Amino acid sequence: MIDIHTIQDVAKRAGVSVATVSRVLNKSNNVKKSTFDTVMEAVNELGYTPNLMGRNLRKNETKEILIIVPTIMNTFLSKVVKGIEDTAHENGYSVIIRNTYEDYTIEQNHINMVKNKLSDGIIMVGSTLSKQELDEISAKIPIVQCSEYTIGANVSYVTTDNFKAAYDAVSYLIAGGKRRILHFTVDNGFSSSIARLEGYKAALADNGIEFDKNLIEYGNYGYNNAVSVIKKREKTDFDAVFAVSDRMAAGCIRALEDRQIKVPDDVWVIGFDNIDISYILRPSITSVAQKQYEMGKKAVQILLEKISDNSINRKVMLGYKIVKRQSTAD
Amino acid sequence: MIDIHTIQDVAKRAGVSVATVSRVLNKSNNVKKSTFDTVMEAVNELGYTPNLMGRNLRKNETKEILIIVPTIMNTFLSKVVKGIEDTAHENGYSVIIRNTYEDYTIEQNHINMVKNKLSDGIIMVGSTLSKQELDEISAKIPIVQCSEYTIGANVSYVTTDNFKAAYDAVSYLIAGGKRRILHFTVDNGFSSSIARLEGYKAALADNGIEFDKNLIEYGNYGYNNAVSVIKKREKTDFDAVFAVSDRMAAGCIRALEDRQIKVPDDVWVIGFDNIDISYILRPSITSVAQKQYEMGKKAVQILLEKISDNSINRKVMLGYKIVKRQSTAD
DNA sequence: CGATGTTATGTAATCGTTTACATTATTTTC
DNA sequence: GAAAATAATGTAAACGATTACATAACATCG
Repeated sequence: MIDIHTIQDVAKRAGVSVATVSRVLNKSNNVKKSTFDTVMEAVNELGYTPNLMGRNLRKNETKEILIIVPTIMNTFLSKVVKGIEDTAHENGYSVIIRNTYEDYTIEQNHINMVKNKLSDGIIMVGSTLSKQELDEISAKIPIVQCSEYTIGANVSYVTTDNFKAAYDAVSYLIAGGKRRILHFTVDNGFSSSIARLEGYKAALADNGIEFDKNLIEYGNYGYNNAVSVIKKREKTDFDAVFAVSDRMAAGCIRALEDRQIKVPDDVWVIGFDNIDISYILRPSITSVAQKQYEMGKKAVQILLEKISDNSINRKVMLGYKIVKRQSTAD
Repeated sequence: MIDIHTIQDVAKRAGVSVATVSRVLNKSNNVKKSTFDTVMEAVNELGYTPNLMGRNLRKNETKEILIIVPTIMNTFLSKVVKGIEDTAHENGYSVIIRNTYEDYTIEQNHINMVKNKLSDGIIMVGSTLSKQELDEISAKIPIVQCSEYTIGANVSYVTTDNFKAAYDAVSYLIAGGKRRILHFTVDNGFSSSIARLEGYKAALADNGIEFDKNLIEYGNYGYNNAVSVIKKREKTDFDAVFAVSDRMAAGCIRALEDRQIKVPDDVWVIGFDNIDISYILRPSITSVAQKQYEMGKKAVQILLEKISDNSINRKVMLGYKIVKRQSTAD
């Protein structure tokens, strides 16, 4: 730590006051060219870099945005994060990421970073908090939900129009002549699951197909779980599957294969998120692609607005695209 | 921001001095039970949480560990990160993650977080910095390299014994009767690539097989790239492949399939990292599994030691395990 | 009961910045 | 060339915590 200097050291070396050094560093206009140069020389010679604890304390801002995610092991997220980072940097903000592993206490701790003045605002992907808690927190600190949001809460969010995406995905299956469409989802109460189920139902209804609750199957988002759920399922009385994740779609295809059912010849399968396995696997998997980069970008824009005025709340739904591959023979 | 309070507010409300509040908050022993209670009551009523900028500035420590990664979109990393987080938390530290996207300037900025007193030390996975730069930085701030390290630099690291792992993987192929083993690697000068190539060569030599430089093929770590590289390769004069990533192994298998070459009947394939696609794909892929969680854990242990005495440097190599699957018919 | 030791609290300096305000240097104006 | 206006710099007070030191309250002891 020998050569970590303070603004005092720079001031002394440049033969000016700390105020002048500060003005130079903050590009204040009222400083003579020659003193500017002297100060910068001292800064460079010492390799001085300001102590942000001091600065942030004084300025009462950190120029940091916190991203809270359940886990970074989520291929879907990486592009969202990139969108957040790029947009944040453009606006002079840094970004830090923290995992919750869906643990309530960990999530609370992360949120406290803003109360503790270590960060100016939060972009949160999924949350274990209740509507009430979220309302309360959002009233106090700038927070934007991303991808998943808490239904009914008075909190800004940006997400995909999951209802419409599901509606289109299922309509596409129906257009392919499918009538018995299994909806493979997760019973977690997430906004996305709920909206997709609704979209599924609406598409059926609009095409005169009666909803059959036996055609709803539940798993978690994982691959192995999907394999075993579909293997265990009593009847294979469906001609298409609409899964809420690509991993689930992949597991489903594997399980069907084991049961001598061919995809897409016998059953069409469509997944969600368009992650890498959807094009790596054979058959490759038709999937609903979300606009992840744009989602991250939008989240930052909303957050920055909230950082300057936290009373503003915005709710944004983004588009999507169905990427057709082998699992639906079109 | 209405009800974000300072220690002053708590002191006033509890009718004591700020020093006493601070003592309560820091569990100093010299405080009467009754005042302790009064203060805590005030803390709770106000929902007070300390301003860490103030605290950190005064204490000159942050209790934060920074993880710098090329990108979080790396399935290999997630378990490393979990290991880091768990161990950090056990020791009263928080963890924040930042991406570099292998951009030199971004990396520099991240490293400055420690100089800027926003973090106490760094765990770095991969780096674009030169040996000299790294030496210089490591002399000043606590830093541990994880997974990849810079050869010859005087910097602590923890990694897998890639030489031995490669040696074992190739020996396993040889034991399966294979003699013409393609080494599918990345020409990036990373410590892992170099060690694995050396291990490959050593295994050949120890089994009396002459090294043939035409059996080295280069790609990047990705899937699509691997497919096209192997498709374009003139000769398929090999009976086994040792790839330095599972994605490369997967791409290789797909390309061979397209050329009517069967895995594992004609060619055995072994990958590295044991990521999810290695068991999701058919044929499933034999892969070298690293001890990621332990790697993260060890990295924190070394880092904490360095935070208290930065002159200590430790270099640790961890074990691994070959997970056998369908791509090598054993 | 007064001296002494111990425990509990308060006062004020400090961490490294920024910035309002005061002051000095320089330029403009007549 | 003096007065007025402007530009450049310095001084010192914040920001919100911790903590060395001073002091007050209480207990112990002969």
